Amino acid sequence: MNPSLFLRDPEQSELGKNIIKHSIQLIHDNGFEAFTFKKLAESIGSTEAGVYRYFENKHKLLVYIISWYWGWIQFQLNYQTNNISDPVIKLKKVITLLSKNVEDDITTGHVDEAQLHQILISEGSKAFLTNHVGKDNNQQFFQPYKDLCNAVGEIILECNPKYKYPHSLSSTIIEMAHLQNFFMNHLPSLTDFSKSKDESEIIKYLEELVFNTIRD
Amino acid sequence: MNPSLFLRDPEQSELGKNIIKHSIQLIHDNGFEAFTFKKLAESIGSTEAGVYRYFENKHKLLVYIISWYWGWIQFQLNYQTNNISDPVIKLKKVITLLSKNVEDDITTGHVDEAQLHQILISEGSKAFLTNHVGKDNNQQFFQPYKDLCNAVGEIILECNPKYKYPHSLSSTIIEMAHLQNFFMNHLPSLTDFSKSKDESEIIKYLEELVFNTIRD
DNA sequence: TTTTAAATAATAGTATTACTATCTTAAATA
DNA sequence: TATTTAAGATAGTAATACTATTATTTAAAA
Repeated sequence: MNPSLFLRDPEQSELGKNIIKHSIQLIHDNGFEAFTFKKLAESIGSTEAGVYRYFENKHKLLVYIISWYWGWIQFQLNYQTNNISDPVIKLKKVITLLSKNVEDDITTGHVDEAQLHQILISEGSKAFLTNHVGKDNNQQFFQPYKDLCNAVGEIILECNPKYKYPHSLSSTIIEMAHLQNFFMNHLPSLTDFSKSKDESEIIKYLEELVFNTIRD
Repeated sequence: MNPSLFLRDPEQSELGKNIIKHSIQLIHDNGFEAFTFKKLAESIGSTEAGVYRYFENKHKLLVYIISWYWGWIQFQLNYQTNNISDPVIKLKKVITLLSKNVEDDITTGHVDEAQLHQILISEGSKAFLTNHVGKDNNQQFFQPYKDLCNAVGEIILECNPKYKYPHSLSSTIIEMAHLQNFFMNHLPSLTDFSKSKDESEIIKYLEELVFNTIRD
């Protein structure tokens, strides 16, 4: 994790882990706009000043948990594709990994990945859609996202080395896996999945989109 | 315009038009987070209470100007495609209309469409990425966006009546036209257009994506 | 074991934000 | 001319996003 995201490493103390755990819970339940350090402190049983010792502001906390999520996805990606040689199967795995609703990974005690996935769908783009995106980017706040995008771009090039837009297609897959999920559940007429409300429909849509565009 | 978006119709008075004009300017210059009714009132030379007589809160004002934009785009779309019979050319026009940076339309005195287009790129998704998206949708706040999505979906079906995901592809085009533009300018490694920083590259990318996926 | 340093809790305070309320004046309308 | 309506001026409140200070606990170093 990028140390400029925090003042004190939340992984290194109980209070820190509680901050992460309850942040995820509260942002998941009420959205990022309604989330405040005061409510967070109350939920933990600590104080506002206590939270500020770990994170400068709530935006950096959001970027932190989002970076954590992309790091975890990157790990899942490496793990699930590491023994696969066929890049087409690899790319299908990627699409599924990004689109499917996640189950909580019990090996990470203080992080609920299922809730994190929901946060990414609803709040993920707020991490970079700010006036200070340039400064944040200079401080490498989005490195895990960019690494993932590069990794997926590599797989796309393995499928078709001549394809001209591997990074754009990669960011399209990542963003659309989330946005079509959001639309399906909240603005269904912007999708074709309103009846089933099933992520496997999103996977089919994205697979068709991706493999038709990268074939020769 | 949906009258539940405002308390008093801003089109019907000088103050109202000034609210719209200066909102667009301020949101464009400083982003939606930094935008407050107090700053807006100061910029107009009116008072905070004066602005509140037109809009309940800044979120509804954002949804208002975004709806205005989609209405204007819909008009441009109808105007530009009305005498074209070939749906493929129509769809190309749509992709260009959505992707190309807009010039100010002087016929609309108090609205700077070029700035509005930039606002859509950076702030557009914040209109619906909220906890109250369901309530807002029940009040038809997103109707102009949904109408546009439907219209584009119709053109997609004209190109290929058997294509299974016209609405999802339509929302993908609309969102990606904006997001790839944002990435190109602020997080270039998420795209393949970082060198040219030219929207016509985005158009080529989207055309390839769209026409490869809808062909039989 | 004692000293010392670091982390946390408790409390207070500030500027700004997002409103609501009221009162007066100016202008349009009946 | 009387009356409604919009706008301006001013005040006030609860919540937010912080900063600062002090006291207390905990843990590491001497």
